[in-house]
Amino acid sequence: MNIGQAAKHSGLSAKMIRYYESIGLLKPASRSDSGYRLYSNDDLHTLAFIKRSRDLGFSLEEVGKLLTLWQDRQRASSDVKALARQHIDALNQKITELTSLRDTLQDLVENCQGDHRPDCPILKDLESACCLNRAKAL
Amino acid sequence: MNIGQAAKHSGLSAKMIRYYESIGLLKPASRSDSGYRLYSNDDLHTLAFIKRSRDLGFSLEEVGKLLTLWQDRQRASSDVKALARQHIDALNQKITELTSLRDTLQDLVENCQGDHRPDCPILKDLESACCLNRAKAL
DNA sequence: CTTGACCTTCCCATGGGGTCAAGGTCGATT
DNA sequence: AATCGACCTTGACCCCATGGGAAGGTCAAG
Repeated sequence: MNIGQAAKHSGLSAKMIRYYESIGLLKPASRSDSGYRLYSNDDLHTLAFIKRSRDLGFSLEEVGKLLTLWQDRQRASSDVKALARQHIDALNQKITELTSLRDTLQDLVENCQGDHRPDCPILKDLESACCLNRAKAL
Repeated sequence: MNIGQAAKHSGLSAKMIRYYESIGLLKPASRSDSGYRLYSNDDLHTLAFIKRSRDLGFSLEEVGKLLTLWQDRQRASSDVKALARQHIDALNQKITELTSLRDTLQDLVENCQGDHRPDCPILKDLESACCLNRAKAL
């Protein structure tokens, strides 16, 4: 199976598959006589694993670790759990930050009349460097 | 005032100030005889505006629009409000996505024993391309 | 034989910065 | 006057993860 088919089946782009190979996330694919990359069903399985991990928000570095754990029959599930927990923590932090930003903006929007008069509390807030106690999130 | 001082007062880095100038977000600063950038109190005000907008999560492109609106005395506050609303929507979408990912991972972690036996539902889930109905978030 | 779909490698771009290098300028001390 | 350290200048390259596109090779169908 050529890279285009592998891409379709895995949900990754051909570009990404080549990139993953180039950074060592994937072992170099076998090649046809003419130099085309060839993918087996096992390879497809690995590609799907990567796709799924990426969809769950793991970085490529984390995906690499997960792949190693996946391929290691002696892996301790606690390792995987730790990696997942770490990722959950990062997600939670991001969620907290974004929520705080949203709430601040929401406050500002609610105090903005939104008509055609130029008096706008949103700009007023952005303008006032003195009142940074509203949104310390970042 | 030189760029270092301006950076300290605004909370931006000198590097970022130069970058903002290079992409046209800021008007070119005036220069001393020796070529150093010079910043007035008005400039500081603008830098603080940018810092605050970035802290609220606006992209540089959005910051540019906000700056224009800020400097336009005839601006309609509805324009600003629309921009803020749009940003709130984007934040909400991101929050929803991240929350969904976190919940999926949380489920997986809760079903993982985390001991030293290699049987791990997290890897099982990542492995199974057939069961993509768990986390469709991305 | 030609067409068009596919493949290859290579380079460039994104955003929002960080880091480092080579050199110019400044104020203060020796 | 010389020197030192702190500051400034531009420029280049790094990160992540990916998209876009150029220039050229390969393949199967018409």
